[in-house]
Amino acid sequence: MRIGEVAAQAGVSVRALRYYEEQGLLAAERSPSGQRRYPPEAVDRVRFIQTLYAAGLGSKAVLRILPCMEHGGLTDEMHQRLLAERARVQAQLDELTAARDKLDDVIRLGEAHRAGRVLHADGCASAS
Amino acid sequence: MRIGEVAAQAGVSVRALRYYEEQGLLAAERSPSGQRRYPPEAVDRVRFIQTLYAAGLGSKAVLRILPCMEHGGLTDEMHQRLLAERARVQAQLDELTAARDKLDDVIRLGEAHRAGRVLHADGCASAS
DNA sequence: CTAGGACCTGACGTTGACGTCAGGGTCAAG
DNA sequence: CTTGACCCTGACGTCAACGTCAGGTCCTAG
Repeated sequence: MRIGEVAAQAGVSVRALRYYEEQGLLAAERSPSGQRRYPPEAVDRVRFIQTLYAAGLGSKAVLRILPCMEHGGLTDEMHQRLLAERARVQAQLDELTAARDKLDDVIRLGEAHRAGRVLHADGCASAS
Repeated sequence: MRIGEVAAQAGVSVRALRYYEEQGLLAAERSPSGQRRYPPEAVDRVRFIQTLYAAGLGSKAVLRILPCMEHGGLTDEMHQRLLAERARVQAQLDELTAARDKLDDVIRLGEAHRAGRVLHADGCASAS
């Protein structure tokens, strides 16, 4: 596949794919004329990269994790890294959940207020 | 309170507080000599700002949400914004959860492999 | 009165994940 | 053979949330 096709199927920009290559995340064969040629699995790989990026991992972290996908075998070090990254993701999840709950509090308070300005709970951090 | 005290109690840098003021997120009185004076509630406000930032909201989004905390009253527009931001946070949560689960898959596959290289499941996106 | 912390205002530096523009090959179709 | 879509390599631009440095002020303790 050529770069435009991969980009389209993976839902990213062509620039992003070249950037991934630059970062060592995505290798590509070259046609005699110098154009990149990707195997079909590249699409899945790109999607996975996107998932990791979406999880807040930097390209170095992704770079450290990707080799784990290549084959089934994990070194001790890889295993540790995976666990560490998982912990990071989980921590982010916790923070996000807390934020969502806080937003819910604000929303509920607002709705209660509109419904008849009756409830005056303590969910809102510090009322004057 | 002076800026250093607020920063210490809220666990952020002095620079961050000045930045928040610059962005209109955190107002401050001024002493005659020009030094910022904060009311005690500022600490909570800063913590809330941090929570929203941690939730991946940009400063403009935070700026749109903060007025909702001031009083109990929400305009229709504020309510809509809150719901929209909540949706965004929830979407991020879903992505993060997916990422974590994928990491778990990789970890589990690796552990199984090490335990006796028996299982060869399909969780690993495209094995060569 | 003097030392040294804490504070002030600019203003430039940083990092990540690309966007975008310039200038120029490549390739299948008509 | 030429057009137009696609590709290439630099290389600079961007945006957010601050970090950091420079040069100067304030203020409290000894």
